[in-house]
Amino acid sequence: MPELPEVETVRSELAPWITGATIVRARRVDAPAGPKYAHLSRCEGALVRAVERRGKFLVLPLVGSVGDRDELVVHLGMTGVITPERPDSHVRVQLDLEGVEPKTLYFRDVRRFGRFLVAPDGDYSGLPTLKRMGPEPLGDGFGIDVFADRMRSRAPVKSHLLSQVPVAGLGNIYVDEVLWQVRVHPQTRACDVSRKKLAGMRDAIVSVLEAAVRARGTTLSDYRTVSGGTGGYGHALAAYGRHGQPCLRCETLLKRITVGQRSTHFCSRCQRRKKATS
DNA sequence: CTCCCGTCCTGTGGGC
DNA sequence: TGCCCACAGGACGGGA
Repeated sequence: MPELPEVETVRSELAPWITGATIVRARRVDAPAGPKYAHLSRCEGALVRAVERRGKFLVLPLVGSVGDRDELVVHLGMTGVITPERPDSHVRVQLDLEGVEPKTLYFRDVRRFGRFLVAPDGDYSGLPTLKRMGPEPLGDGFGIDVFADRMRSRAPVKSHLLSQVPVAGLGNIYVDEVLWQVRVHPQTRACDVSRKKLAGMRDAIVSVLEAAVRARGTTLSDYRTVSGGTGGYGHALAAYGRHGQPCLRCETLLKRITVGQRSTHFCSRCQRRKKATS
């Protein structure tokens, strides 16, 4: 569930804590060796130069590591939490730090969907989504021309937005919110959305994510900030989880369907499916 | 290459 | 009341 606003909140709390820290030891705990924890030992002895974010990935550039362009890449998956307080269970990684306080960082991940790995020389070959990721919605480079170009796909608009290719950072919750905002049916083919609608969609992506970042994200169940806090955007949700409740625009009861194996919430009156022509 | 679907994983909660 | 199973979902890889 952590999407851009949740990951950005974690990033902003993590940065002042561990920027400048040296990683003395990186230990896998109750987690199998494998691609999700690849090359973890390479970060031992390295200094954390910054805490950045690409979409839903945290990216920590390292210096003084085996390779000077190594990056520590973290994805919270569904249930990943980074905390200085030792969790009572489901710890996957323990980092021992030097030069900062507190000196220990824990990665807890109940469902094991998360990743915590080192990308040697910043090579994302084992991370295809990161490699193909679209522009940051809250940065420069998310213009309508780039967005429209990246939206050329015959896949349902919802599925395509979830692919991270048109824009970075959207997940199931905020995609439903954006599509409700701009009144686009989630099963419309991405390439069938008009340029005008795409312009509105681009603006809605920015405004929804900005508001959610301000609220420090949405907490549905597991998500917690580094300091243990919860996000406040849940009260602002107009579509996600509101099936059976009245649309905030037209009072029609919202529906829940499945699109691309994902639960999808929308208003069948406001969000009309574009009729196939032929 | 593109698109679709299965898989991973485990706690929760809804239904009987 | 208690048990069981379906569900939640991001990324990835395999198959068509």
